[in-house]
Amino acid sequence: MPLEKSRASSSTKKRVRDAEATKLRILEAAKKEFARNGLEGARVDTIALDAKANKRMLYHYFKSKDGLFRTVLEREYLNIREEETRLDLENLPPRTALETLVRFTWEYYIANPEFITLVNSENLCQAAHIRNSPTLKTISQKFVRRIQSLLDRGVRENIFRDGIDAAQLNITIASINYYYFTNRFTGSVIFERDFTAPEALEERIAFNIETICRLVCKN
Amino acid sequence: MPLEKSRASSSTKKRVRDAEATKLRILEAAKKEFARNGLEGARVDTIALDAKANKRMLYHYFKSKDGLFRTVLEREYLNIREEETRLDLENLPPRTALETLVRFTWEYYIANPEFITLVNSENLCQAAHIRNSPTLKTISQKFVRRIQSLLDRGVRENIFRDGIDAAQLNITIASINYYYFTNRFTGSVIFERDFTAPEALEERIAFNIETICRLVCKN
DNA sequence: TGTGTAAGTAACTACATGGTGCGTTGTGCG
DNA sequence: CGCACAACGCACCATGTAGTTACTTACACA
Repeated sequence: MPLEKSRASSSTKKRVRDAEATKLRILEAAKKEFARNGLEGARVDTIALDAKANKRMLYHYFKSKDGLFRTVLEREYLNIREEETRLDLENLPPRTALETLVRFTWEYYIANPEFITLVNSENLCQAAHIRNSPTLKTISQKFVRRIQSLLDRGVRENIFRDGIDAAQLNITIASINYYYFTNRFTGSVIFERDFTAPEALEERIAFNIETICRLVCKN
Repeated sequence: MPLEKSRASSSTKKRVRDAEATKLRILEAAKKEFARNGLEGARVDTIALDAKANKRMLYHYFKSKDGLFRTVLEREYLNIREEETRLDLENLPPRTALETLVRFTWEYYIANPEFITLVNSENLCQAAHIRNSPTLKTISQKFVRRIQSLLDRGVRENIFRDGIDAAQLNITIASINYYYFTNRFTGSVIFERDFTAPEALEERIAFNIETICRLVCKN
């Protein structure tokens, strides 16, 4: 946020003009619109309208539709990694830490359904927006290292199997949770059940925790 | 195909007009275009051009862009289920059958990368095109029943654990394979490896088979 | 209190889009 | 043969699209 300025409390004085607030409103509206309709399906006019901002401001702050998408996506990645960091896996017993991680992923997708659709859009265009993002690479490295050290700790304590690759495990944890949500509409047709019904959700998260524990834990 | 007609061998006489062939060319071009750019990103002009057909024919045969997408998608679902049926899982030992199924799913996604993107598009619009497809429901039921009977057989032979739900297992098998491919672009950035390198593919399919066997098999 | 600068607006443009009206031509069949 | 109909082609339309031009207005700071 290079434009950040020192400024008196916003409650004491009503601001008609507020660059930061406008930017945030645009980003929130963009997140919704991009998530709902995809990158190509999203309409900049809709975003501007929903953000109660002029379309010109959108181009002023983010250069282009793609620039806006890039910013939205990067913020979303930062957000999930940040929340993940707060899990404090380091101070939990390995098996509990693993379960916590799986459950966190699951609950994050429920609480942030936009994340999945945004990532899908980014993959449709072959990661064109984040391909060269050093920020993303840095936080991702940190993330993989954390899981690797959890695995190592579990092996030392003779609870986890040896030789499991942290990246593969991460991918698997993400996949069994992610797929269920991203394909919940075709899934509900194919399997003739409501994927978002509370019982269905309960059953699935239990199944997923079982899957990961059987993969990683001894016995 | 209600317009199917009896007709002499196409090799004996050059046909300038061939409705079936034109339809197929349109469907193939549409599959490519929809898979590459998504439903909203796809251009009907591009499809017509690539199919070497006039745009008018596209609307004549498929009514609308959405009608075309629906047809493409339904054909893709029929195709994967048909190939799956040919696996002859019934006559393999349970564990081999399970591994065969996982490997088939994996290889199908490699050979038919369009399938994944088309399904993603359909989920972006909340399965609007296939929601009321009785064909799809019928073949899906058959598919789930086949897996359930494989599970039952494995339990009877004391090789599989009891109480595993066929739908959950199906979802998990699909997810660990599907996710890897659909998110290979962002994945390659995040994990700093080429997801499509031969060694990476080898490693992943081995990991996936291990995951499923550990989930389903005893010991 | 005046002023430079950044926030904000409205009306526009150039063009691409999905979809059609209507005319032409090849062909299977009586 | 000749005719009815299906396959096909061209030119067009109304609308929606990302992006821009030229302008006004609020506010921080001197």
